[in-house]
Amino acid sequence: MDTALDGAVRVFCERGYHATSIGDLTAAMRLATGSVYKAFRDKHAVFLAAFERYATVRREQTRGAAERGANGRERLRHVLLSYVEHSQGSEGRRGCIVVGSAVELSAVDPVVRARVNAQLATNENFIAGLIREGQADGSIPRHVAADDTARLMICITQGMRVVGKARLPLDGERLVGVAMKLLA
Amino acid sequence: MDTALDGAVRVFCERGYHATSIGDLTAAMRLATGSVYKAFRDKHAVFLAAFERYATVRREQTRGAAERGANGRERLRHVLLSYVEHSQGSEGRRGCIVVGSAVELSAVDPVVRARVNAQLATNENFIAGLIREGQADGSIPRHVAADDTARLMICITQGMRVVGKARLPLDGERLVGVAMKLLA
DNA sequence: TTGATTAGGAAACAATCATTCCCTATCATC
DNA sequence: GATGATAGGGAATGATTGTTTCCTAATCAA
Repeated sequence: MDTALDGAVRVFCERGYHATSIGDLTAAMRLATGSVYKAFRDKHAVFLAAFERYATVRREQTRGAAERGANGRERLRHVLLSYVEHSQGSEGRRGCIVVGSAVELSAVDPVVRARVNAQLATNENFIAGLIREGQADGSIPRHVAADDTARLMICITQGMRVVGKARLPLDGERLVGVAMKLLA
Repeated sequence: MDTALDGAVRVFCERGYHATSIGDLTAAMRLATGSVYKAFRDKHAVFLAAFERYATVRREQTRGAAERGANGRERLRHVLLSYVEHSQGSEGRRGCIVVGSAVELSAVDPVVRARVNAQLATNENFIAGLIREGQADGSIPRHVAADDTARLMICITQGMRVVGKARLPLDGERLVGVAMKLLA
């Protein structure tokens, strides 16, 4: 089931919700039409399940990137670097389902909007936590405004997914090097 | 004609390309079906025209915001503030057609992708120019990497449109206050 | 006033969409 | 080995899509 969902994630990321037909889904999930509707109520339910699946996978990847740092500041740097990498290349061209949902659906679909907001809040809290962690261990100055900086960094990460989807090249070291000035 | 295009811009921004039907377009443009197809080859052509119209209007607004500053640094600050304002409230919820195109179409539509890239490049060059202007007039330190900082600021502005569409509130003064540390 | 050209509007069209229905294997249980 | 239940597959369906066609109204030159 998770492997079928991974297929749904791939095609929903790439084309978005409306441009993905049931035919595209059955091909990507390796399931027939009837089987999809036996496992899910409708296309919208498939999308919500794919959204959750994507969020889970990405959360683990981001947490994993954070663990590569020795203190709060380094953990945050690795998280930002991870975002740049995931925004580039084939995965960057495929796109992020959270960004896609925010842009394509959040205006007209309250359920999706709630999921998007929850995901953004989780990420923002995680980043704010890393900043406070860095302030506690001395790697980030006390005068840095954790919440405001975290919100700006959410803008940065979401924006990277947009320009990554447009295939603009992003240099991780240079981009993150500049972004780290926000922690000065 | 421009007033009809403004209607098309509004509905394309809000719902994106695929979720906008010809019926939605005729209602928003106050034109009958046949009239739309007499003025444009097909729906795709309407979208491209709406994209250009949007880009033109936004360019003027951004240039206008820049003029409110006395030096390079202040001009850039006003540009960022303008982006926050446009990413908020009803206009923020409506969304940006450039971000929408990048996310929804750039993966499968080379023509749209080229327009998106051109628009991003124009904005990035404008910001980089403001940074160099500030370095020339002494309001921005010489050691700031203009190109890298401009690219990161593009990520910030595009990201603000994403979180603004998701209806996350953005405090202009605080957010831009943090972002200005990139010019230190 | 007349004639010709253009813009506007609504119905008809084929294609595609999401969804439902029914059939066919497969497997465990009796 | 027969049977019942379940999962998977594919054709049929009704709605909706983008597009075309045809007709009417209006505008402008002569």
